[in-house]
Amino acid sequence: MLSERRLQVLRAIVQDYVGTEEPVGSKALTERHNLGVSPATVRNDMAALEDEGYIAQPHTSAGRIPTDKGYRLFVDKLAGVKPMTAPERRAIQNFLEGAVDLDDVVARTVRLLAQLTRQVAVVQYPSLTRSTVRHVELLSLAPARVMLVLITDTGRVEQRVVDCPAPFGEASLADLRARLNSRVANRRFADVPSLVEDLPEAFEHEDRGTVSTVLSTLLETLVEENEERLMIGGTANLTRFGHDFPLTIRPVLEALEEQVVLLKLLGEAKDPGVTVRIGHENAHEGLNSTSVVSVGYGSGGEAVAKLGVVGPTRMDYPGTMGAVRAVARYVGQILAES
Amino acid sequence: MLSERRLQVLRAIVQDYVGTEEPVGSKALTERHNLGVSPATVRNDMAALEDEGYIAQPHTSAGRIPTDKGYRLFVDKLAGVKPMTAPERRAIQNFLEGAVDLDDVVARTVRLLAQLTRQVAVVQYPSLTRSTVRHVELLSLAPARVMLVLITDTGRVEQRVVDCPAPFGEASLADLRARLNSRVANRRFADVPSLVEDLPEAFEHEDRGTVSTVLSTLLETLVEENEERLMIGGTANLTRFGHDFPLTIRPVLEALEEQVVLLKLLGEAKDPGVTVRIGHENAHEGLNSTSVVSVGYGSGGEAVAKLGVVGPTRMDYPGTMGAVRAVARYVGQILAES
DNA sequence: CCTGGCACTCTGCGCGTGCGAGTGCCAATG
DNA sequence: CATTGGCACTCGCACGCGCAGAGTGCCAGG
Repeated sequence: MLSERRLQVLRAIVQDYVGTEEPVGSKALTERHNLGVSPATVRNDMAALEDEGYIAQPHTSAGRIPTDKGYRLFVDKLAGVKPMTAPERRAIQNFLEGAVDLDDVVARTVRLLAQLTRQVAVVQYPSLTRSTVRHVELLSLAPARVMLVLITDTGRVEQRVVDCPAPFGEASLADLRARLNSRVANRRFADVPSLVEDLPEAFEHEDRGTVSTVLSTLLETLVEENEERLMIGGTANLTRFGHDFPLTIRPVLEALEEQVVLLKLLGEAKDPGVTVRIGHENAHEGLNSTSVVSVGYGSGGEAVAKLGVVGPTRMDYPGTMGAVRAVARYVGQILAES
Repeated sequence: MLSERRLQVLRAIVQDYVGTEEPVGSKALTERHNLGVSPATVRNDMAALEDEGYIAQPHTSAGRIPTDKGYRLFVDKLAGVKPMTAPERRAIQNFLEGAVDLDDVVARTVRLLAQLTRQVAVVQYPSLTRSTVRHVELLSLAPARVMLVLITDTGRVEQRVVDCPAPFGEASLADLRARLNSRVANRRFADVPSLVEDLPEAFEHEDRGTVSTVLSTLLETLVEENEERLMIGGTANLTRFGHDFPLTIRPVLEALEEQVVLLKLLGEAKDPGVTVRIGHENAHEGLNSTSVVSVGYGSGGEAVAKLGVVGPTRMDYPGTMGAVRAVARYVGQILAES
């Protein structure tokens, strides 16, 4: 186990490096933080920390920089989450409250996160799976063509056009609409399949095929998790930390465009609180030199989607975690209200 | 007026520079293109072209590179639009046909454009203004709360929650829904205001306030052009031409995040065909070293939105213009079908 | 009007050098 | 035994230099 002072040294190294973006040496450390010991002592501690793999030197005889393992220790033991100040919280709330619809909420959230953290923000649209159905609407586009519109409690709207095997009258359509809504309104998606299972039986034989088709389209829409979309913003911030690693910005941009990758990334974080994945802890190769700070958010107590930021491993973890947590909290509130 | 040969020299310079990304000298020119004259002659022509402002040298005694004015001349007079090959066209069509809804169409279009041109793709969602109404749906969320869902012929769905001044019964709601649809279905947005003007008069006095509120929300939704959204993709391609100008990638990313800027940019192009804006022709400063190739697309004959790409001024104009035009054409087809 | 020749001007690159920051080790000290 | 001051050592980096190469402008001759 590392001594208390060595942990302090590690903390100091992380903080300084995050601030200056330059390898930090023993002398500078003792000057900036009053550790009460001489540079030589710090050097010994640094050697020990390096042996343990918490820090490394870019080249022989240069300052030290934290390794992924070092950041991990820092995040887990040495740093808390820095809460937002009251004015900041008010600003967040004000900014989000101006949103007119779900798209706008997500867009504003992205902008906000990117601005607060000065990093790349990623916000997942509220997922369908844990939501409840607010309403199902059926519209007749043509005799054998129906548009299915699904409205969820998070304000999301999904629509599909269904080609029916046989013409379907207005009366039948109204009947189906009524029956469908009385069964599934305010029900959780997960419960819907069993609730509509026997619906076709209530209809005339000639309409059963169409009813089944509509129902299966509905179920498809419900489970279509890969349809989960997300919005990203603040990519210009990549250039801020890119000047050190101009090479790495490319794969990061590529990874960010692969929505599948990002969704998996966010999905992996099961922790109920703020999750931090540092450097090589990210499965995707392009993100090996970045850290991802994410957290779930939701309209009620339950998380229905994730949001977070992607930045250099050298980031202000306490501040970023605080911002992410605060934004998630307020977005949840906004969603609950609407 | 420039002689025929000088134009050829300019064309050769543009083509070589686009290919090699390096300033091109007189000797290399005569070797790669058989102009039938000696380097010295070409030098004289180059001097003339430089006097006219079509080309410039980065530093004294280096090769020449085209200026914005040079590219302009190239695009206007020297180069045509390079049509896509048949296999390419098939690939485009196949790729777009798999789309399930409007979001998917736009997302696929962005991906496609970015891949084809290896540049940043921008696709504007079909605008509401020129569309027609397919259906208006009203749902009662609470006694004094109505959700308004607007479905357009381009497959776009807009929804708004309306807080009513007074409780509104199911019967009145159904009445309003029916009257509204019979008046506005398949009508152009522009015509809607006058069509619904006198609708409140058909209702009981107590409901008129609510009807008016719903209608004004509908009209708001219709004209809300600033709500126009767009999707971008292929930003990773910025790094390809960024290594020359690592400084310029930042403002470009910033400009791309400002949706307002991009919308204005696309909106400015009034030409019915493919529009090219080169370098400083772009009003936005961050895009001064980029060119924007854009074109309108639409489900019918009319353009309802724009799409295009943003790339370095040093780009393959004929190829890019061909790709943009082809994609726009096929997207239009897909939209018309759905 | 075209062409070959010539002197000139840059940029980029490889190389050697000096400087400075930072390290590791060691012996001395409380 | 942890801490400290001292000291030699190691690199990376910025700087200056010279050189080659590519490209130009200009001029005189066809």
